[in-house]
Amino acid sequence: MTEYTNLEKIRLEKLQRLRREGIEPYPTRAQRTHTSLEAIQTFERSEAAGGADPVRATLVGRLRSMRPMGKITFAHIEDGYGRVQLFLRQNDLGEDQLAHFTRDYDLGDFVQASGEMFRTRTGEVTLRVESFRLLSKAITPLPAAKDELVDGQVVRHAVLTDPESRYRQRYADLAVNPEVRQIFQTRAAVTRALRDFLDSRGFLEVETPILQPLYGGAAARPFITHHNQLKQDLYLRISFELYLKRLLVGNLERVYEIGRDFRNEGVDRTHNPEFTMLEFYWAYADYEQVMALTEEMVVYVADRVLGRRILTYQGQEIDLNPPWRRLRMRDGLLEKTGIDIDAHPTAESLAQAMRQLNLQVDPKAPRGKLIDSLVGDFLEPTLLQPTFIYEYPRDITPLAKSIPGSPHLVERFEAFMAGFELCNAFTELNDPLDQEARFIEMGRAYAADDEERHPMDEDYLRAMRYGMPPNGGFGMGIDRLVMLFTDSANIREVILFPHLREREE
RNA sequence: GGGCGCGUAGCUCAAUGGCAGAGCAGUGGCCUUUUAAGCCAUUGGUUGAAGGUUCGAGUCCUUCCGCGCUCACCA
Repeated sequence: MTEYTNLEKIRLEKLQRLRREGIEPYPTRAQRTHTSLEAIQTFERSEAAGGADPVRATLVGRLRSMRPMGKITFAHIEDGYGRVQLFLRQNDLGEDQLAHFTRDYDLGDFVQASGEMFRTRTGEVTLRVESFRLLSKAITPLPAAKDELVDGQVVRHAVLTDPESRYRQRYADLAVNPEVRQIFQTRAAVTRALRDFLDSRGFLEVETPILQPLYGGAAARPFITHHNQLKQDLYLRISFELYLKRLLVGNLERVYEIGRDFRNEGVDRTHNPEFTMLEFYWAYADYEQVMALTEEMVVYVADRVLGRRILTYQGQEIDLNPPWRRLRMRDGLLEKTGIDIDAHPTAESLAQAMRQLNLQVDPKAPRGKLIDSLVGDFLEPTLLQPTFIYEYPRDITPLAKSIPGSPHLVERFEAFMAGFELCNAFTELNDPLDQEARFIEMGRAYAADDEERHPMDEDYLRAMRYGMPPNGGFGMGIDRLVMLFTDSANIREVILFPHLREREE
């Protein structure tokens, strides 16, 4: 049983009264001739042309302000394109209708109003209302706010700022905070630009299974679910990689997918349990070509979405203009830690060098994991400007191709900026025998019950045995790119309904 | 999971251990060109939950719930 607040009870009483008076508070249909923006622009054009033709309009939107002043009332309605002012006058509407509006309508209600556009004395383009009707009654009031003049400065009192309320009731957040709506418009523009970029370069957008009998393509714990009829456990994918590369075997030369990945890991300001990934695979290319395409793609998106290549992220300027800095992992670590990883070919030797720097070292960690932790601790946080770190240890990268002549290194890069990882790419391993050996290697490096180990994917190996063209592959977290483009400190700001712990009501 | 912090009216926030308050919103008035107007009056609370200390708890203690930051974890 719904518990109503006092404010809601008052609105419910209004709603009941309207019904008794024969006014349907939730009518089935609405009419509209212009959006708020179109009405204002149409009027301004007419005005510029001499104003001979009156602009008549029927507008819809949510009632966001109301200023009753005796026999006239000003109000603003807001639709998806902005706000427009309504002017209601007793002379035009009659006493009863005006009283009906000011008494029975509440902030938050959706209304429809018809009349003629004009400009008020203070210069605002406004609809002079001749008739209006209710489109949808709001029972729960939206958070209220007010601009106040203090010492000549407009102080905007916060509307809805509590992060928990904003995320749990994103609808209210969106309704009252236009900058939140803007984030998701930017987000859509980013994915649109990415698709345009890849489409124009001959990449085919595909969709591969989210429910997978085996997970793979990344090192992460999966979510497990179950198919009842098949009596089979299934995993929510942690990456698209192994399916997309199967498509290269099928002679689809350039493929990409934008979709959701699921990882059963910790949640923090750059990690959500489900997040949006872009992966592409490009036959006959290597990771250096992918690197060049990455710069080109990110700059293309910035040009399209923001119209500029220098971003401000959390007070830091980030210059996306290519070429981005290229830093061999070995050189970067040598500079930041003084440790030359090439001088430590074994985990034991590297661990000892790390202990000399007073670092905590997991005694069971393989060499690649130790290197990865050095990168995470010493390199990643310092990389504010876009930087490609390249040449990764082979043992943490089981799907990448070795560098010719350097059996312990693979052709892999990650791009970092603003102190976090943006994307990850490599020249993909296409040698089925090497791939099988890598799976076995990984199986040894991780305990059998470690869900992060890469399971042996026999079907993937079979696909590869049919012959996979040499190719370069790429993966990027879209949420993080959107964070950069919207100057958002937390991934939850760019996900409409981020995961929060369930709360008993 | 550890550490630190927060949770008070619909929203944003106050309140030395001593009468739970303000602004906005709401409600009732006045007001025919306002700018989330102005003026007058006024309603609204299980202070996240449960226990404890105390003459007295929003405040101190314990446990629990939720959120934030952070560390750990994590491609």
